[in-house]
Amino acid sequence: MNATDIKERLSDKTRPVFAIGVAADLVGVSVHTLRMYETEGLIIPQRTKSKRRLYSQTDIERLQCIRVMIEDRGFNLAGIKGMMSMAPCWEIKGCSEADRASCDAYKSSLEPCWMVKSKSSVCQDEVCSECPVYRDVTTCHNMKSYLQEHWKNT
Amino acid sequence: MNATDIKERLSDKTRPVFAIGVAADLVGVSVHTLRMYETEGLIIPQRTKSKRRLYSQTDIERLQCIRVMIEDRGFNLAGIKGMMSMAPCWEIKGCSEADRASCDAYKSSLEPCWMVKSKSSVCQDEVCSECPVYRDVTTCHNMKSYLQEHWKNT
DNA sequence: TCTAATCTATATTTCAAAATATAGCTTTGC
DNA sequence: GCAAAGCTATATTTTGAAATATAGATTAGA
Repeated sequence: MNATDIKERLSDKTRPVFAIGVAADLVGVSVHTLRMYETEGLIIPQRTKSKRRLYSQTDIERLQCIRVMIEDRGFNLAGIKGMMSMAPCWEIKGCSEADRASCDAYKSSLEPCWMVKSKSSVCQDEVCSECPVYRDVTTCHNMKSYLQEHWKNT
Repeated sequence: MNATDIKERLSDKTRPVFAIGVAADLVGVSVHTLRMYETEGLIIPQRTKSKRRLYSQTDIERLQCIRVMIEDRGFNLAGIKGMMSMAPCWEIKGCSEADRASCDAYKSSLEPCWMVKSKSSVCQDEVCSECPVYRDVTTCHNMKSYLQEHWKNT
């Protein structure tokens, strides 16, 4: 691996590099809190072979966004989860009518799509943590501005 | 007023008829709780000349929806408010680019548009409690299904 | 090798949002 | 006329979500 490769790796914000302890420090919460956010479906850290969590730079940013929602705006975890469940996945993924009809994520608003088991073939084999629905639509200001941007283009 | 008129009035679900005590009984909460929801911006009851609150049938349904969010889904008031702030008012009202540029409700996602002071001329003299943004987009299942319905038609 | 960090799972504690209560005043309606 | 209900405003209490702690096992890395 040459110097250019290394530079590229370092600048890849989606590369999982932080152990949970480091991530907790960066975000300013306890490791338990990070595990709780994961249980609630707010964040999907990568895992090592031995099931240890690894967080990327974008994960850290997502977590900071979650903290803003909690500390500045007074949301609880259920509210953040509910907000995330509003992401217009069917539009982002371009689901057909048939796709929608066979997708629990489309039909229910109780969970973000990445927590839903029975999905259409569109997402069946997708790695949710790499999906734009999960990636691009967070909760700080992004969700509303996403709707605004998207509607401009329809 | 004839029998037909009376029938019509009784079937008008938007007519404010319930005093706060009655509304509280119907919804199963205290009068103070209803006042709190109003302070938080979740509900806009009509007022009599002497500033007493009056709730309509649709208000009661809105409040029941709020209770579902709290009891069944674990939201707090900030979360419900945040959810309501996601309503795509600019689309519902058909705001132009200029309208959007001059509207704090479009630019911020911290409050539902009906709580925002400085709005574009589109909403300037509107009675928010009669506006479809407030009326049609509640929080139970409506918000997501609204987005789904709306996108179908664009 | 061996300690520190991580894992899952569960139990306990904390603290602030939500509910309740109080006060002083006004309005409604019997 | 007057009791009941409503109003605003503030203070106090409650309660469950979120954080902390504990236990027992595994893994990473010096």
